[in-house]
Formats: sequence, C-alpha cells, structure tokens
Amino acid sequence: MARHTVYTIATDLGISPSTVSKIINHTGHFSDDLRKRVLDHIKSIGYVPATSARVLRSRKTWTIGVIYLEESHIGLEHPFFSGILQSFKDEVEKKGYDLTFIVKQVGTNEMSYLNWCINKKIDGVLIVVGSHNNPEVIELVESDIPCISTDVMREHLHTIISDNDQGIRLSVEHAIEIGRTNIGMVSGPLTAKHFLYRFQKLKEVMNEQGIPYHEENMISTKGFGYTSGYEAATELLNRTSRRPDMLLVGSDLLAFGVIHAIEDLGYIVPKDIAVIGYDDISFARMSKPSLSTIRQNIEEIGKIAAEKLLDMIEKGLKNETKLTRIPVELVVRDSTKTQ
Amino acid sequence: MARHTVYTIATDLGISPSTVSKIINHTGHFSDDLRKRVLDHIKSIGYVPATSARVLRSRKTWTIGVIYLEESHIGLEHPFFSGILQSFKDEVEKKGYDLTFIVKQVGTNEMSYLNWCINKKIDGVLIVVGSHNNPEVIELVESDIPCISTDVMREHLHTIISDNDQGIRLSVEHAIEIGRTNIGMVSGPLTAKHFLYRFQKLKEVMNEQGIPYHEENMISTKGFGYTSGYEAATELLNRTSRRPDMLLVGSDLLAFGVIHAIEDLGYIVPKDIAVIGYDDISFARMSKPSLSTIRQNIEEIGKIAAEKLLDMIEKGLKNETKLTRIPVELVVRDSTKTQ
DNA sequence: TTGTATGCGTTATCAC
DNA sequence: GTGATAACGCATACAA
Repeated sequence: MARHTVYTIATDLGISPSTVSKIINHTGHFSDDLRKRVLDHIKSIGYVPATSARVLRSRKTWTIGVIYLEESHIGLEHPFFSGILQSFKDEVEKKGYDLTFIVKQVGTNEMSYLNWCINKKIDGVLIVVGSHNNPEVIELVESDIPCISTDVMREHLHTIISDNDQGIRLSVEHAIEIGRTNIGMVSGPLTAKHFLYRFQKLKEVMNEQGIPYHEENMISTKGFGYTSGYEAATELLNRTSRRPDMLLVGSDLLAFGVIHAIEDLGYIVPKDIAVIGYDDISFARMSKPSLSTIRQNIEEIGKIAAEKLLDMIEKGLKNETKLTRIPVELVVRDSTKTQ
Repeated sequence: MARHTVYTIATDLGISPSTVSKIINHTGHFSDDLRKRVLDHIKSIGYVPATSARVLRSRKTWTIGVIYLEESHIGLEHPFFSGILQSFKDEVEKKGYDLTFIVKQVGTNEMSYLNWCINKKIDGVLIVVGSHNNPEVIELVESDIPCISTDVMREHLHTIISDNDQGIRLSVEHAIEIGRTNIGMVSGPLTAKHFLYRFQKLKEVMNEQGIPYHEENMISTKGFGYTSGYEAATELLNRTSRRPDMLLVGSDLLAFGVIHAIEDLGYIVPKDIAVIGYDDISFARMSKPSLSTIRQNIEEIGKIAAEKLLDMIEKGLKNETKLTRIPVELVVRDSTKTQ
C-alpha cells in the first residue's frame, strides 16, 4: 500500500512522468513495447490515479449527483423511485460513472445545490424527486450543468417519464371492457404536475368515449403514502352522491390505502368498486386482492435517463426542454376482475 | 458564477490567500473584525472551496462509500436496506459528510473495493449488504479505512444489527401466548450468517421453554424475495409429517410469500397456521391478513452506524471486532391473532 | 516517440 | 495576528 504516483512509477521504469500519464490516458503515440511495460507495472503494483489531482487538473469527476428528496417526504424506501435510481445506477456504472447524493453542505458550510455541484465539479445531475418550483432546482437546471429528470418537468430540462396519456387511456379502456363507466380518480398530490396532467387527460378521454365525468368522484391526496390514499378514498366515498364503480388511483401505494378504505366502508373490491393503480411495484401482485395497475417501465426510464445524461455530458450539450415518454402497460389482476 | 479562489478573495480584500484559508478552516487566530469581513465576503459571492484541491492537499474527502449490492440480488428496492441507508444518510449529512456508492471502476479502469477507496480517499465505508466471505470486502475491512456494517459480521468489523436473540425469544413467547407450540421456521438464505444464527437461537429457546424442535419444520430459502418464501413454504408444508401451527419467517417479504403458499395449499392464516415476519416493512400493515412481525429499528440501526463510523473517522480509530445489538419489538397484527 | 516545465486551488510550514 | 512559499499528484503545452 505504499503510495504510488506517476513520479514513482516513472522512476521505477526509468522514464518520465508525463509518459506514464499519457499512456494511462491513451493520449499520444508510444511503442507497443513501452506501453505494455507501463501498463503491466501499473497493474502489478495496483496503482490508480488520484482522483482529486486528476479532477483538479482536468475538471472531470466521473461523478453524477442525485437530487433525491425534497419537501415531499419520499425517501429511498419508495419502491418506484428507488427502482429508477437502481436502474440508472447500473447504467452509469457501466460507463465508469459514479453516483453521489446531492446535499446542501460540504464540510460545515451550507450551500445551494448549484454551488454544491460547481464545488464538487459534478459532471451531471439526475433529479429523481424534486419539485418543479424549488428555486434551487431551477437555478441548477438553468445552469451549465447537464441535468436530467425522471420526475420534475420544466423549461430547459429533459424529462424521462411514463406515457401518461397512454396510461389513462389504457385504464379507461379497461374500465369500459369490464363494463364500468362510472369512473372516479384518486390522484396523488397536485403539487406534482403529472398528477394534474392525468386529471385533464382523464376528462379528455372520458369525453372522447362519451362517458360522463363527475367532478365529485375526483379527488387528490395530500401525500404519497398508504394513509393518504385511505383518507382520500374515504372522503370521496362519503361525499359522493353517485358512487363510482371504478377508481383510477395515482400510485399503487395509494391504491392499497384506497382498497382498504373501500373495504372498511363495507364495499367489496372489485365487485362493488374496481381499483386500478399505477406503477406496478412488486407488492401489487402480493396484495389481496392483487392489484391491477399500469406498469411503468422503471428500468427503461432509469436506463434512458442515464443514456441521455451521459450523452449530454460527453458531447457538452446544454440543457433543453424535452420530454421523452416511455410506454406503459396494462396489468390486469384481481382488483378489476369481474365475474 | 465567476470562478472564485482563495486568491481572488485575497485580492478583493487586500489580504493574503493563506489568511483566507485559515479563516475558512478555523485555524489560527485573527481579529474578529478581519474574520467577519472575510466570512461576509465569502458568503456574499457564494464562494466555496474547491473540493478536489482541498482533498489533494489535506487528504480528507468528507465522503463515505457505501457497499450496497453483492451477489445477493437485493437492490435499492428492498425496503429494509434502503431504510437503513436513508437513516444513515440523514445522520452523516448533518455532520457534513456525503455518500457515494462504491463501484469497481473509476473512469475506465476496473479495480478492487480497497483500491477504489484509496483512490477516492474515502473517509469511511458503510457495508449495508455484503457477503461475509467476499475477498474484496475482507480486504477492505482489514485495511486502515474505517468500516461499519449493518449486515455482514466479521473479524475486525463493527456491526450494528438487531438483537436477534431477543427477536427469536419474542416470537417464541408470542407463539406460546397464543397457544401455538408446533413451531416451524422459514429462514432466509444461510449465506447470511444471522439467518444461521437465528436457527440456532430458535433451537435454544425452544429447548429452554420445553418445546420440541422438529428439523422437518425448518427450512431456509434460496433468495430474499416473495417467490423464495412461497417456494420454501410450499416445500416445507408438502414434506412435513407434523404440520406446524406457527411459522417464524426470516423477513416480511418472505412472509408474504409464505402466507400465500399456505393459503394456496388450502390452509387459513392464522387459524391453521399463524405467521410472524421480521422487519416490519411498511407493507406489513397493508397486507391481508396484516402481518405480525418483529420490528427492527431501522432508523436506529442507521443512526448508530453513522455515529460509530464518524467517531472512528474523526478519532482515527482502527477497525475492531464488535457487535452492537439494537433492540427489536414485537408487533402483533392479524397473522397471529387467534380467536 | 519521449521528456521538461508549469499550473490546477488548496492547506501547511515557516517566517515576520 | 498576518503573510510568503512550498507541496499535494496529475495532465498538458511545448520542447527535443
């Protein structure tokens, strides 16, 4: 574990430090013989360039920052987001990049996301969970640092997200298929744009299909968790004058709460009210009744996000407003099985 | 966003760079006046020291590496492990440390965990999921880099883990309480030492309590997931000649599989067979029947791990064999409710 | 094809 | 109390 540097290696081999450096970085032309000698020696002593020096000099860190949690108290525990993160991680690792969580202090100084990134010379940023009007996130997106999002949608930001149009459409078509046209929706918090968007889309699709849209059967939750779903569904069912026979829910997690609320009110899923979730987290198939849902292609979202971000980093592209939609898939399970 | 350095700041203020540095780092003695002037100016221009240069010079990175996934295909999605990670992260962030996943390449060179850490000058390592006989993990643990584990147990490693003795004891006592003494166990894979340990402990406790221990009612799973639990339970119930009336399961995730296997074989939980899990992940209370379980204090495990590791880092302590047990708690839900 | 000199931005050492 | 200077380990422009 003696400290090796390009200097010690150069001395060992009787050559110059810059030769070592160039061979390591595949720059310049050298005899195959010399190259082999250097590479072999490096491998045998287990040398690896000191990142800090390399970064200081060349301004590339091979590091991607992750903005993970915001006001919304979703943590790493959330299966959907952690799934995306996992897939993203797998992809960037292949290319030699490394992930780090963006926090707002270095050592003991508080600082903004942007400053943090500049300071750490982060190559790029993944926004997994953010909020579209957080000033610090905006500042970051408007900067020269390549950003990609799998959540927030904004100007000057490329967002990779499920095709929500298709998701809503599939849900409604499925409802019609099983003969349910009194459709309601329990959406996630409207602070997230795509929940808002899904409401609009639902209205649109129902119109197209000639199904009446009743405002009283639409509700949005306060939070992202089970309890939020439970509470919203209870409220909806208690207040409505025309009980829906099908509920579209913003996420599987919420859907579990919704189902239990329905059951606690004495109704049966799916006989009285069918329920379809969104996400297809692993527990969807383990619950009783198992949950029909719109499967988001988490792996693909993470993978595409990684590809796009690395592309921006490597080609030095600037952030631009863009939306990439990843197809979703209808998964029919017991919560919408009628007969 | 002009580049600031200690030099530009020094020039701005008409003082010397080293003075700036010392004030930032709280070293040396300066007039309150000067200190205030420097600090104010720094804040106003949003300056922050360049980490790479700082690291290059001072050999401290304020960065902790996380070893997360190994042969076992548990990803970030696993609620138990991601919960620990979250809690650990919250704690170290408070102290200004920052997390990064340990991967085996930097740029384009493959390397061992140890080399990676040396190269990145990582201050310490958290092993959330590893395997106790992975040579690279061993190498790391035996090095000078402070390590802490919430999973692997080994020589020269401090492990923070739930009090499994207590967990088994609580489970068995609960079984007795509800009048179930034909106890079986579906453990997780024995490649993880603590599952092995829990078997031994179960035998011990059952002996103490004068309950017969039947080898045929004990089984370990192949993996960590739902399906593994389902398969193991199916096998156990098909082969045993004295069907257990209570099953202790290695994790909640496995337990869901176990319960469904039981039900698919035509038995009722908890009437015929009561089931108790381990972990208390959030879905435990959402499932039907809701799952009785041994709650691991995830938050505490992560927090203590963080504290201990930072302590080692800051005091320059060496790795030592140690086991810190965090108390667990019995949570009774429907899967063990009889009457 | 190989070597020399310099600077990246800090902090540590020593001097004043 | 404050400042000058060297060194951390590397990559690059330039020289040979």
